[in-house]
Amino acid sequence: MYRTMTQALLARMETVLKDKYDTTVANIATEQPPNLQLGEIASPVAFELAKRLRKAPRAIATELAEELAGMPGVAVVEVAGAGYLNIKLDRAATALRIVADEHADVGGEGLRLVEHTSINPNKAAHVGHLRNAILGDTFARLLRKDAYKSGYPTVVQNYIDNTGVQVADVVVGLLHLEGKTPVQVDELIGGLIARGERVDYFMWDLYARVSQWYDSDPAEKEARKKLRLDTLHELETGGNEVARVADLVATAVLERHLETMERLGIEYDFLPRESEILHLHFWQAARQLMMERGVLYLETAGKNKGCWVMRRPGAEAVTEGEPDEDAKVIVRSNGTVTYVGKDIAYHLWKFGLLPGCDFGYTIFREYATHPCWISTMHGEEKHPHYGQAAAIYNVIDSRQNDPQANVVESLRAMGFTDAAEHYTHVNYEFVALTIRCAEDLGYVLSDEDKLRPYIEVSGRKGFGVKADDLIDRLIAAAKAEVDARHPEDAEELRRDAAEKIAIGALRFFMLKFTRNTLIAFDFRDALSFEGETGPYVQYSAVRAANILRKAGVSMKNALHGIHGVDLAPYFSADAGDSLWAMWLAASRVTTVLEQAIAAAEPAIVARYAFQLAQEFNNFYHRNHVLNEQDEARKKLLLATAAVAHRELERVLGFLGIAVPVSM
RNA sequence: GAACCAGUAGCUCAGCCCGGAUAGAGCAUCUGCCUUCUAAGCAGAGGGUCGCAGGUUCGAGUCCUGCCUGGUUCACCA
Repeated sequence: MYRTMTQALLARMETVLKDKYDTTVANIATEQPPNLQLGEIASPVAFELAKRLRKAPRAIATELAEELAGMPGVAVVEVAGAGYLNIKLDRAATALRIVADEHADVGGEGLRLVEHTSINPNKAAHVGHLRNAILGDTFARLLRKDAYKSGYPTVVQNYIDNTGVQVADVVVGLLHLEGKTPVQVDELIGGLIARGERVDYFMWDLYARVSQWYDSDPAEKEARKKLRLDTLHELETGGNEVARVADLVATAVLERHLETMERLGIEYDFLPRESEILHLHFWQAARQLMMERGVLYLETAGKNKGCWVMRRPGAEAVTEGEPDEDAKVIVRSNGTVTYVGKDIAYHLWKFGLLPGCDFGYTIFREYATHPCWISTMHGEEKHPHYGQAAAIYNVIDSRQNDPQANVVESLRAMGFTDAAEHYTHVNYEFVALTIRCAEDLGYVLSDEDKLRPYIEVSGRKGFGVKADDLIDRLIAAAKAEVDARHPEDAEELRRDAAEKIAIGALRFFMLKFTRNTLIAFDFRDALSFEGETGPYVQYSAVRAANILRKAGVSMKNALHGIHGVDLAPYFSADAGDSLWAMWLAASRVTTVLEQAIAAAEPAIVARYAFQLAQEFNNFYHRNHVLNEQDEARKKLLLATAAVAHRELERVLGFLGIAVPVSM
């Protein structure tokens, strides 16, 4: 509703500026004044015009105010300060429109392809992966169609690097460090699954051990490195026993990752795997295209002699005939393709720019509402077509800024400027451990480590908080709290509440920081349920629901109860301001969504959810709804609780957080 | 050496894109409030040279330049 009103005002201002001053202002600024006495919407536009029109800002604002007064929904327009234009809304009329859930739509045409999670399938997921998946999943929720908005067609992918060196490492661990035969590996993994033990946890330890083992014996070091490389090559080639073992491991670990993410309400549409990108020859098609378009060229001199290379983004022009020493190698002198090369091929596919190439598709998992497909060589006859995206969003941490920039640059250089412009690297700073947290987990830190601001999570060292461990701890903490507060509730209900609270706490924790803030993880902060947390917001929604329940009024009746009531008196004076603040906050959902989508910044939504909850708690303490003696005012208070509940639940929904029945 | 990110209250962070009204929040500390729709809450207090120095501007936490500090990245590895 706030968005609708702002849009109407902007449109009117543009017309007035054109008619009256024969001028236009690009992006007329509007903002919310610092307090309600000053109105709901303000614009400093007169300041900008002052210089251009050689006129005092206050005089311009006064003239504009006259033109804007009388607009539907506007009560008064005032000029304040040196020339602020303050618009005060007709609160009673606006409240009725809020109750009717009038709001601007969000959405558009063109497939949005969001890729996130993308954990190497060789070990358990950890806190860093949780930040990635929660960011990506939340962003997809902001984009896609739901009951509130028409949204964008949205597909969620989770890229699986099943033929990379990390998988090779655990295969080396199984076959050489442990000395198992492929058959014994089959039995081992089968046994783990049958006993309900976690394959990903087993691999976590093994991966750390192999990493140590490579360097543990100087005499063997070279031989072991060679073993690692040979294993990797067998993996990439495929069709051999080593590759079969690798696939077994990668698939078992992938299953575990999907289960972990499903605990948090995170689901995927498609799992493209590197093995298919290799074996379906995406790279060959991409290479052809890159050569045709003159992006890829053979270096004939200098340190990269014999390699096929590409200019780096922003590289300085080199003298004709001189080798570009700064160029990015795409094909090595031995003829093998680098990671960036494969990534370029994959991204051409995403935009539907790789002629004749597509994956085979088969169903890997069935969620309650949709299947999750996985890439395969020869898939099922009937399958969806992903790729062909109008815009893509890659959720990858900031350490990958450079490789991502290379991929974008290659698209641009090939002339696919539209694709390059619709390629968004949703980058974020990684999650590390505070020194205290690392010590609590029993990791041995060097003196040098202790001087650092944080300890980086490291799969090689086995340093990190595993995702499932964290979720388990959160559920246990929430369960203890629920048990203490509601011993009368059924066990099943308490369990359900504890899970929702735990997930709310975790998702909110990962979302409240903006993307470029490095999170130094500490259990004390993550396990907090007070203050700026998910449970605080959930609690507010539960309280709002309780009011309606105890009043014996349905949501619908509470909302419509204010029709025919003269609301104006209740929205005036100090008490009215504080009540109105709740309504105004609740009306800003669309504005917030649009900001968050434009900036690819879910934290904006999380922060708004918290503000909304704070506003509700203010209302809750200042107004006792059930004891209200004035029947007309009571109707308004009930509607206030209903609006608060509707918007809190809605916004939490965007964040992937559910509201428990009680807490 | 270069590129990018960060530096705001004791701690953790918003605000910076697009300059504007008294720089906000949570945690921690202190003081109050549970016989009321749930205290996972509310009210209040203390706490700030917005890293430093210049510049632009009527106006700078926000824009520009330089510097300092911390972090990340920059292989024919993957």
